[in-house]
Amino acid sequence: MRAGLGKADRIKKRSEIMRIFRRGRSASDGRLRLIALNNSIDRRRMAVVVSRRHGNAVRRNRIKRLCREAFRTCRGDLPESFDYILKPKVGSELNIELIQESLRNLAGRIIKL
RNA sequence: GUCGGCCGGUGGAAGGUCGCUCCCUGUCAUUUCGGCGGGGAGAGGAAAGUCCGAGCACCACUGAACCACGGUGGUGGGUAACGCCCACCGUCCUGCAUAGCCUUUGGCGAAGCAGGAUAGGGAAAGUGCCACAGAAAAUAUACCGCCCUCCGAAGCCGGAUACUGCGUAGCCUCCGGCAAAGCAGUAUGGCGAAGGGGGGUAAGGGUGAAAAGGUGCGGUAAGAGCGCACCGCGACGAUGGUAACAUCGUCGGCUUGGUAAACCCCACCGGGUGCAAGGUCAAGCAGCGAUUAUGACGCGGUUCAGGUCUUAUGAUCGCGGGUAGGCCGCUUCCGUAUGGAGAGCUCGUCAGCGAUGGCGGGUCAAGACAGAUGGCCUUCGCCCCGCCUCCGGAAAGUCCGCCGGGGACGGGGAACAGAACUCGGCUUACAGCCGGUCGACCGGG
RNA sequence: UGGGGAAUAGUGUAACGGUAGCACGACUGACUCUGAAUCAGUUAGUCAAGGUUCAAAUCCUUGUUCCCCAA
Repeated sequence: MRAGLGKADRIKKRSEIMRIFRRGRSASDGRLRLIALNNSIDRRRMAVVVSRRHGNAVRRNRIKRLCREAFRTCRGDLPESFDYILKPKVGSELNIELIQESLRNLAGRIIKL
């Protein structure tokens, strides 16, 4: 499964995101906080939340792109039928490999709960 | 050549692969959404700040004007418009620098030249403020000072008179007395330091950011635009210029300091809110109406059936407003189309000092909505560092080394910053490179 | 995204354009055997840059940071 990350794979509605924040389970490490919730469709959907404290618009866009790319490339390793929200922490070093590693670890911890 | 200021330009390029958003299109499925393919397009000079000006939308008022509030402010032009831009004018600053002046290794410096800054209407319409210091901070005043005049203790002066004292020539009656001269004092008189009264003056004094036109000569009791010359100011006139304004001449003697980014006055401009504007479709809940079913109260003498009115509940249908949510606005517009329109972009040309405009050709160019334009890699170009090497120069017996230029290898770096309704500006941020201009320093001819 | 407001010692707040105060705090000293309280003294500030003005915390312009409103 090497397909892309289209509109159907992203969480678009505000109400859905608020539901995930309220009901979802979360886990975090030094650089990332992951919130996940079971959904009823056979997809792994995702969203990225980047606060203003990360910097100006260029820096925030850069973080979102890195997170999306990391999610796209390691999506097969994550549990199916879940919605994920990625929330990077302020001031942490980010690149693709680090985000992928954090994603795998945090998803495993969430599933064990 | 180096460094710095200002202005303008540029804001890496090509490719591979995996992805993202939109448009067109083929096919599959299909009420839609969509899956798999093909083609095309996809961030900036500031997209930023949201400081101005517009378009567009809704609301309010429906003429104009006035009032209130806010904004702008030299002149002319450009523009759809502007608080923007261009040119010019005035003022100020810096540098150079001539005439000239001075206390002459030097300093000051009118005119002039070059560069830069400029929110720059009105201060004789009115009000306010100008701390401290200072006599006085704005209808001038009069502290010190200068001058005139009056009084004036001490003192000085001169001569006349009067008186008193001393006093000598001389006279007598020579103990003694008288006494012209002369001397001294007092009174009347004059001058008059200190001080006081009245007046003139604003040259000088210290203070302050700022001191009542400036400098010089004359003038005067002392002074003063009191008079004169030059400069400054104001009024009038002439000339040049579209105008701001400039130059010249005549007159006024000159009374009016600064502050309007203090209130204010004058002229001009402005209705308000903003795409989360606004429009449209519309679940659910609530409401209303119709039909129908059931129940209850009442009605026509009683009972039953039926009818009717009111009411409750359920079902179905419909209605308007409209929440969640979707769509449009929204990617240049109109039109089926040839095409037309557009403050659109771009190239050329013409007009203009320039901003800009005319004409002609080409072109239509991102459109997301938890928010696309990205990840990894390769090559080239740019900059810096290290090392190796080549050429030239100075020097030298030679090498190392020094200066300038070129090449190869390795390592590192590349700013500020991301469209969100759309335009025109302004402001702010910005590595490196290129060009222009100005200044300082160094080197060569 | 659009609109509105604020910034003064470490903290909370005052101040006509004319010497930046007040309270709490911190520090030092005195008092005490020691501490607290009290007394005396010290410290430290106008968000940044530029302009207007003789003079700016105050007026004007630009920027920075923070807060509030509208979903």
